[in-house]
Amino acid sequence: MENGKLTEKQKELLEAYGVIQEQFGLSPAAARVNALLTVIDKKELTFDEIREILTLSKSATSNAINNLMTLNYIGYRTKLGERKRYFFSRMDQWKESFKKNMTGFREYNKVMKDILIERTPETKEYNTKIKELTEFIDYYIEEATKIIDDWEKR
Amino acid sequence: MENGKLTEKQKELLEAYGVIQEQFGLSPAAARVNALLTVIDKKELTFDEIREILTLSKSATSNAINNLMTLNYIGYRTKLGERKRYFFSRMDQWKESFKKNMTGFREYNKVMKDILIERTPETKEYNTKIKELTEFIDYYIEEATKIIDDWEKR
DNA sequence: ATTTTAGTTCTTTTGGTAAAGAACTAAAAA
DNA sequence: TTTTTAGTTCTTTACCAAAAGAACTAAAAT
Repeated sequence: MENGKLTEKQKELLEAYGVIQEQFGLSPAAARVNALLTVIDKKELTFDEIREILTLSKSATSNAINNLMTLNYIGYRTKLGERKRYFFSRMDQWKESFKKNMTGFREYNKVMKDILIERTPETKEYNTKIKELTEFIDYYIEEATKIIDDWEKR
Repeated sequence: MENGKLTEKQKELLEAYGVIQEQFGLSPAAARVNALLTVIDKKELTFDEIREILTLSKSATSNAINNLMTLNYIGYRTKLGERKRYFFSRMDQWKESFKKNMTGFREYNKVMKDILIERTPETKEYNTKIKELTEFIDYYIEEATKIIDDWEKR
């Protein structure tokens, strides 16, 4: 499969992975670009190859690529004497994703704790549940961070 | 604060928590309803109280409530001789949220593994990275599940 | 029996985002 | 110097989801 075409199976995987990426908040175009770069049997693709395979407009391609670049989901390399950029999916950014996830939890918990502070002491049972939740999240953040660290220095 | 009105601080927390909930995929209205039920100093609120405090239309209120009910984010109780329902935020559904999160990871990994199977063996370095990622996710699912179990039977 | 309550369901409107298309730009090639 | 390449940026269009509003419904109260 050294040409640019995709097999049926690859197309299927491209769509499946694309949908998953959309659920992670990417636009359809960005999701497909990242999926394409993950699925295709090439080290990297140019702007126009991406454009053609996905039949996207130049602007959609450009914006999708730039989004993915800012998120660090993709990168590019250049070739001496060529102006084109060769894009590839960064498979090593998932550490950051997991850490960002933890940040999300932290923010969630900050608000939860503030809510608890403001609540009337009268709704005791309910407050206890909130307290328990914040404690669990603190615990989860700590333990999850540990397991990630353990994996990294394994 | 036994009346229905919110303090400034509560309004602030309502908005802040609402935004977080939106990021978790809820519509603005549903996010605010759940935030309101979390922030307010009452055990529960009726349809019309929610409606009035959030100045939502009946349909928006109805749909938001029903969404939150299906997701099990809120519940309601009834009072003898009354037709109204009294809604409250379920603070005990987070276990399910975490488990759903794991399901998401599992699905992600399923696709990733399929992609790896389909890939040409030529891009060895890249394939190794994918493999590592899937292994990490399997590991993370397992360890995170343990974390949750440990907390539950603590 | 009819009116009110407590919503639900249907239809329309609004608002926002993604993608297309076209115009533009800067560097390199011819 | 003009043309081509490799995109970017701006404007317009298309679509979709959320909310509003209005019509409807079923139970309860009067």
